[in-house]
Amino acid sequence: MAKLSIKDIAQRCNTSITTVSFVLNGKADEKRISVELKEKILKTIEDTGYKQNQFARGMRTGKTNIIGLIIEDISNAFFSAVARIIEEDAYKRGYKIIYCSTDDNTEKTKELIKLFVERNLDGYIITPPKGVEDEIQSLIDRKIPVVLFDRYFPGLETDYVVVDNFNTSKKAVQHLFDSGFEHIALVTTSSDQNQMLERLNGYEKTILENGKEPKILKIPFTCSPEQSVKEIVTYLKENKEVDAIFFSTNYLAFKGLEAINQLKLTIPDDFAVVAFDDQDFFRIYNPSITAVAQPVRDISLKLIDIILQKMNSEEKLVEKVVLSTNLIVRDSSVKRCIK
Amino acid sequence: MAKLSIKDIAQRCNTSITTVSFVLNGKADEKRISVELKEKILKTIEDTGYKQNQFARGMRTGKTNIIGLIIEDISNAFFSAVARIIEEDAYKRGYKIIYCSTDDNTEKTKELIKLFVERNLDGYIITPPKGVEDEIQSLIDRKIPVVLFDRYFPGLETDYVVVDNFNTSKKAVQHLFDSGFEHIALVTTSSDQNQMLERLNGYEKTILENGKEPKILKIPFTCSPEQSVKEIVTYLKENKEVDAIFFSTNYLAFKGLEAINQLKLTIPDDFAVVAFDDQDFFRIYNPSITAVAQPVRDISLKLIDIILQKMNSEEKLVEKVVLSTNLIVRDSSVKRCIK
DNA sequence: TAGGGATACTAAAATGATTTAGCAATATTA
DNA sequence: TAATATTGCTAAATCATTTTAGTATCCCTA
Repeated sequence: MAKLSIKDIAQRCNTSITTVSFVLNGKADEKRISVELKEKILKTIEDTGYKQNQFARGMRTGKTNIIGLIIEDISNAFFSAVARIIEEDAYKRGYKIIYCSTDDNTEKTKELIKLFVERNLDGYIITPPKGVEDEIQSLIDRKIPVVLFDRYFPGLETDYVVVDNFNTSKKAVQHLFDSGFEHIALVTTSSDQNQMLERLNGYEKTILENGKEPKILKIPFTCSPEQSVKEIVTYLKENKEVDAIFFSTNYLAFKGLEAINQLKLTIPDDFAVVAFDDQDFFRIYNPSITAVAQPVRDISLKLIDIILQKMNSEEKLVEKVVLSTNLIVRDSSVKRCIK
Repeated sequence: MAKLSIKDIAQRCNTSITTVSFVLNGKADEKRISVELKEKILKTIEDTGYKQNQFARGMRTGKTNIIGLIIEDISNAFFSAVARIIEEDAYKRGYKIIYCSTDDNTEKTKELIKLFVERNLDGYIITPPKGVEDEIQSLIDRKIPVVLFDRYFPGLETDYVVVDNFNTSKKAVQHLFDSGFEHIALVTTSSDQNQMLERLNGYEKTILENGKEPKILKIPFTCSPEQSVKEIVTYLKENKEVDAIFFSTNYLAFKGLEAINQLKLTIPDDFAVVAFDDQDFFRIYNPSITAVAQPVRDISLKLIDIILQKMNSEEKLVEKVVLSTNLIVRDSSVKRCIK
């Protein structure tokens, strides 16, 4: 069974390629194709199982129906959860997803964007590392739909979906104060991406509002897992007064728990702990870990909504979405009643 | 700046489209293009930043340089780790990955395969749910490269990469006996996929070899998280003699830990625990959880190797790879010395 | 010096769709 | 009844590439 082309369908129906094409593209009415002929063509397509050749189609229309998902790390629970929902929803609407991880590496990301653009993807969902402003701007200039998430570039007029990092931090840190902890440290990355800065600012503001001194440990993204744990261990040894820690990412919270284990200290007696990004792990851990839950589902659906809307209309309105988070208080941030 | 085509390059070099195409496809020598002309063309391409149009190319060659990754669930730590490595390696070699999750749903998977085939992907890496034998066979018949992983169909002559589930189970269960536990239960899915059956068989064999009775709890994949936990709780209440549990998947181990927490029981005093699939979580948990580590990196690289080799050669040899696993003994499966 | 072979290149077909411009037949209006 | 509008359809250009089947030129040899 050789592959069927539109020509074969036309021949079987004693009509022209043009007419079949019109029917295929839902332009039968607009182009005044008679109902009988339309039905006949549709039936033939159904019977033969004919499928349009996507290359030929893409060649004319320049459309692929593929969205590029360029995220920091597909193996991170937060990003893979988002990827999962985006993928699912995109498929339902007839789009496919090509994905890749940036490792938050600027050069890698630039290359990936170039690679994807060569492939004529229809739209991009990106968690940009720093330094790719020009590439993003160039996409926008070329009228290629883009939406950023998790972070954005304040100087760039782009669509994005983020959470309210500043107030989330405030809420988390204030909760620790309210629970009776006094010397609250922040463990964060040394990244100067805006979401990280906002988490940092929220922390500092709350610390100062409570008349305390900020205590911050920054760990580079490139730091190896072992080294990260070591740094936290060292920091905690050298700052004995610290009685609570706010981790600005889920993976740093992991490292922190390892560090506390290594020190043979306990939560929340020695340290209270709050993490950014909730996940099953934190609920099951002993003690359960207080965390800030990002609205993964809302973020994902909003991303798809925006990108599809941009892909299917000429309108140039820019949508900036800031979602709020949910502090889930668990055992790790509440002082135990010593009986 | 309008988009450049091969025609523009040809004009700038005062040569033909054909010649440029030969140079582009590395056939310059074969087709006896003079070195000077070749250099000139290459330089022009470099200078102008010309890129081949992938549609037109795909239309002629039928090649997309895209591999379809069809896995059970991208948000599962094991699969996302594999996806991460595959993606990374594929990019390095000039291939892109389109992915999707099957949810282990037969109908969904069939649709996905159909969808991908319409897009003319060059190859497929699949964790098949049951019931898609015909679709896989049809890919093979059409000479489309496929490699399965995590599981396979014994009746089908396909390439695959799996771990030695039977002996892994044996090793895990025997370890529990060796550590002094006597009534070892298995918590597994009710799936009859071959990897699950082998894990089950390995368990039963070892139990019988040690002169004991198998105790098995099966939980359907479709069971909700809450319900799963409830089932385990009930089972443990009704089988008081059980002193150790082997979980056949990582997510079941999660449920099991939750169940044990709910029962306010402790590991390993009340139950020893061993899980299938290692992850950070198990190392950090209190107590740390003994787990069987699949060689994620080896699995991923082998998958890419096989699929690329099949994509780039006519040879029909079928590669069946069975990798061994690594039992990582941690606190959850070793009796404490009561001092 | 005719014929063969190597060298360096190219014209044109083919791939499978979309879309513009337009044609023929019929219906409607002035 | 002639002009115009509507209906229903199609020929052919176009998209950017690969690849087949050449051609023209030069060199060598018998």
